[in-house]
Amino acid sequence: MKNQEVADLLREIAEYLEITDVPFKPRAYQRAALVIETLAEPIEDIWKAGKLEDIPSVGEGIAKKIAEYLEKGKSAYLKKLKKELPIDADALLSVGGLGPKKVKILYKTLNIKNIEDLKKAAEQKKIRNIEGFGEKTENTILEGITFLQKTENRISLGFALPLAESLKDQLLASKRVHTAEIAGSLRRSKETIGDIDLLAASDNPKRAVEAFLTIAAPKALLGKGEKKCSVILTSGMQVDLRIVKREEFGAALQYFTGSKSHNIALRNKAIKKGYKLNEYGLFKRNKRIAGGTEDSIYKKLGMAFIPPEMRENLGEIQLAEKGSIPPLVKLKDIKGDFHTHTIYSDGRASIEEMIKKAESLGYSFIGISDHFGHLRIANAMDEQRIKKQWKEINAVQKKHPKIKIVKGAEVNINKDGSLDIPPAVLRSLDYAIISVHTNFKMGKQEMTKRICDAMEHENILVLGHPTGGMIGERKPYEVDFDEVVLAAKQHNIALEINSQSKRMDLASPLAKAAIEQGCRVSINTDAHYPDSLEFMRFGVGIARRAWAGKADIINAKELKQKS
DNA sequence: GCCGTTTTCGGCCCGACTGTTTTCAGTCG
Ligand SMILES: Nc1nc2c(ncn2[C@H]2C[C@H](O)[C@@H](COP(=O)(O)OP(=O)(O)OP(=O)(O)O)O2)c(=O)[nH]1
Ligand SMILES: [Mg+2]
Ligand SMILES: [Mg+2]
Ligand SMILES: [Zn+2]
Repeated sequence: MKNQEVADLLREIAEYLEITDVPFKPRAYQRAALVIETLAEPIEDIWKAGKLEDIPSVGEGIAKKIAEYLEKGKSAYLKKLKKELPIDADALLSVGGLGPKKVKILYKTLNIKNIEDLKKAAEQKKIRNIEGFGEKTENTILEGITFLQKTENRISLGFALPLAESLKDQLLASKRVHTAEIAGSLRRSKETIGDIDLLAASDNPKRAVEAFLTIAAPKALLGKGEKKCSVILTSGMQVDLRIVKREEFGAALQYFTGSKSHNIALRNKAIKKGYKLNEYGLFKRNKRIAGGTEDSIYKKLGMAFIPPEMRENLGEIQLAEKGSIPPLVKLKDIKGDFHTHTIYSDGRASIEEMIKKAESLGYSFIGISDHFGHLRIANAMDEQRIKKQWKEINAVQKKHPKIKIVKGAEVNINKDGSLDIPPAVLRSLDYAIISVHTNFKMGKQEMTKRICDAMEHENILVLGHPTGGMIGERKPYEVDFDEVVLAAKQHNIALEINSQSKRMDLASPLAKAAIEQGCRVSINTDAHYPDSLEFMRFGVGIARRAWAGKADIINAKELKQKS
């Protein structure tokens, strides 16, 4: 899958165009890049099918560049741009405070081509003498260089959300704000998060900002005013706080939730209707006609309310205009969890501790799916141990009759597509989760065959963490996802949305594609501790981003009697 | 360079904060 590579190419082209003051084209390239990096289908396949121009925001010009890149592995157009402007645009632009205009001036006046040149010039105090620059700009640049490495680090929703909730709670507890909400990609439940965006309503923004700075105790202050404040925490995480009046809260929440492309599309709809939309409200001439709530804005634009998770400009605005936003699955719909571990393999809690937690969540069933087989690193069970586990499950079941405990196992898919479990044991389970834990580095075809062959076995309920990626640690393995979806459908196997913070696998683009193909999904936590069962909300967020309804999710319904 | 239930040409979201400016351009959300 070369989608990210192609998106990076288009972004780089956009950067050079922007620095050379070409109007509008940069945004066209950026829009195309954004769409392509969240596409479920491999761009190579779309190209081979001759369908590049079917991708929204890709037209003749960009399609040609993509085709050339996929064919030859390089782009003559980018090469030409780089020849005309021989600088490391990507690196220079990644310095905070440096944009295309400044980068151009630095190159024209001091021949600054890369970070090294930039650092040297700043240290020699040459930058402050350029017209339009000054001492402060020079210092900002030096500071920007020291913060460089941390910038592109996106972290998992599972790690960022608790942090954001804690900040929000402290802000509310300070009594310096009336209301506070988490906004941005966190509110949209995006699986990876660039920064924490907080919105607050207050009549005294100055005091609210002071309270925020006390709570955040940041290591760097990026900006501070009456309406917003941006900081970097000691952890390196950026936090943006936006403050508005109470009557503006809905409009501000709409703005700050994004996504950016959803906002732009919505604002264009407003323009077409003769209105203006910004973070303070929806305006007709200079009169505010909506803004107290998000709902009021969508309504006045002739749309149904759009759930935050859907706001990615992927057609949700058209659906909202038709009033056909689908009902999305909710956390409350979840009846149980099929993927959990106990001390019988690499979990850290007893069966009963996990069951008690599941009961407290109101579940009607819980599947215990400890590792089975030869997976040493996960302390996988052998036949003797799983039989002992079944006895214990039976005993715990008697003590906890209100929740149904199902006997599962997580089984490794061997390199050759066989399963690391004897057929007799597989048959005697209530269900199996199969997943790849070894030999990630295989060819795409080989991996596809491996997984599809594995799905031929009986008694498989779920394909676990279907892409094998670990956020910030390991890229997904190469696999033909369309084939996996087809095989899953054929064998009535659900694809997993694994809610572990490091995994978030499937992520929403693939989950959405799978559901569109009619494939069913199982949202699981893969909990190794009782409290980890609460990770379910992250998985539900991803499912909502995939436009999943209750009917698409196998654990959003009561257990069927096993046939 | 892309796009279109008023358009195949003429638009392309809108505002806060900063630094360097005597009135605003640049960068960022
Ligand atoms: N209208 C408009 N809104 C924007 C723009 N940039 C950002 N926003 C809004 C929508 C974003 O979701 C929100 C927060 O900005 P962020 O840069 O933090 O983006 P977001 O949180 O969506 O993604 P992230 O995970 O932080 O990279 O602000 C823009 O250029 N125009
Ligand atoms: Mg954000
Ligand atoms: Mg932000
Ligand atoms: Zn597991």
